[in-house]
Amino acid sequence: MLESTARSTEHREPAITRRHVTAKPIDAHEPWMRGLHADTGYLLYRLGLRSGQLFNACLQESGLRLRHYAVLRYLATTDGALQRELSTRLGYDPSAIVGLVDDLEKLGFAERRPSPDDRRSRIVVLTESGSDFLRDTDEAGLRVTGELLGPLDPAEREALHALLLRIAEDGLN
Amino acid sequence: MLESTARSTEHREPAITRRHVTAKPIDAHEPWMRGLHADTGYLLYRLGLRSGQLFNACLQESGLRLRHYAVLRYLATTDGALQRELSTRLGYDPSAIVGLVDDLEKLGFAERRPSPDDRRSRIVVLTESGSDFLRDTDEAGLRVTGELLGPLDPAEREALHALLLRIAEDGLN
DNA sequence: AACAACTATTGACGTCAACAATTATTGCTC
DNA sequence: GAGCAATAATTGTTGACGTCAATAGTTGTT
Repeated sequence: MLESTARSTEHREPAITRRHVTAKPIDAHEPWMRGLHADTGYLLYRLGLRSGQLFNACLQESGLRLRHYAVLRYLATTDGALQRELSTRLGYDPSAIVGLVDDLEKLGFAERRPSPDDRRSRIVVLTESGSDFLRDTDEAGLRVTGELLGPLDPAEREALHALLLRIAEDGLN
Repeated sequence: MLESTARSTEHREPAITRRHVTAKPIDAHEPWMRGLHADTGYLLYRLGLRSGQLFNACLQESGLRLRHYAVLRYLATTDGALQRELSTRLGYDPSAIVGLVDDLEKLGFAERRPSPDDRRSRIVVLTESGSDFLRDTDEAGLRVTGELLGPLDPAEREALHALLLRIAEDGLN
């Protein structure tokens, strides 16, 4: 149990009991929301789920899912990547990459090419139609994001994006 | 994700022989990262996954997961809720609520009580030990959030939280 | 030549979320 | 007041997903 709450001394915070989160200038309009979404981490989790669902729903008509889209976008940035690279960079298991690239190849969006210097590796490249698809769905992606970030004005969206990017810099990937 | 540092079996010796692997620290300002995380929705998705994993890892020792924690926190705010209410408010399927409340009941953190006015409904209430557990894990949750939001200073965290809350208000939930 | 490490791949196992179907109960309606 | 749609909780199923183990082919080392 957590009774021994891992009292590991964190390098920050002078360990004064300020657990009951001090003044919250956040105006949660509904009472239950204050309690539920008081924690930013949990908020991120919930919003991430919702965002993923929206994206998946948007990609559904094309037969792909968010993970395929991630692979495509990565390929678009590097123009040729080893599967191992996709695995480490995107955070998916190598076995997952196999299926994803299979699907993309089946749709003609990507190709596996033999590596000239190492016959173990396969270089995955984005095809023309894959690039077209990416361009087409980019608009849909923006639409989804717009829907998600509905109540925010452009400046706020920019600020949010910057903040999230700062976090992503740190630990993600 | 993130290779997960195979902590299960010891026979996986960490070989440090790097070949042409680009194992340098990832910087969000690299072009591929810009391409990948250019979309706020996708960024939210990735960060949400990471946040959920951190929370789950933190709760793991207590046998609970993030969803259980969400139920507990909601119960703490309303002091008695129908399962249907938990479903709609937390966004989980009614069938999921069943298992979650089962687990919480098994641990003594919550109780199902018959509703006096509607024999179909069950009122789920937080028990004393459930309340204690919440108080104990609150600190751990803040620690996780702190870790997640590492590169942000307090003002920025506050701003991020406010922005996310605005989004959460809007959509489902 | 023998051996360790690496890449891609397959398969097994457990988890989790979304959907359909079932049971018990309620409220409406004719 | 008997039938009937709607609702609350539950069960079962299916598909996606992550993790791990194992294998075949390949590379570099000694």
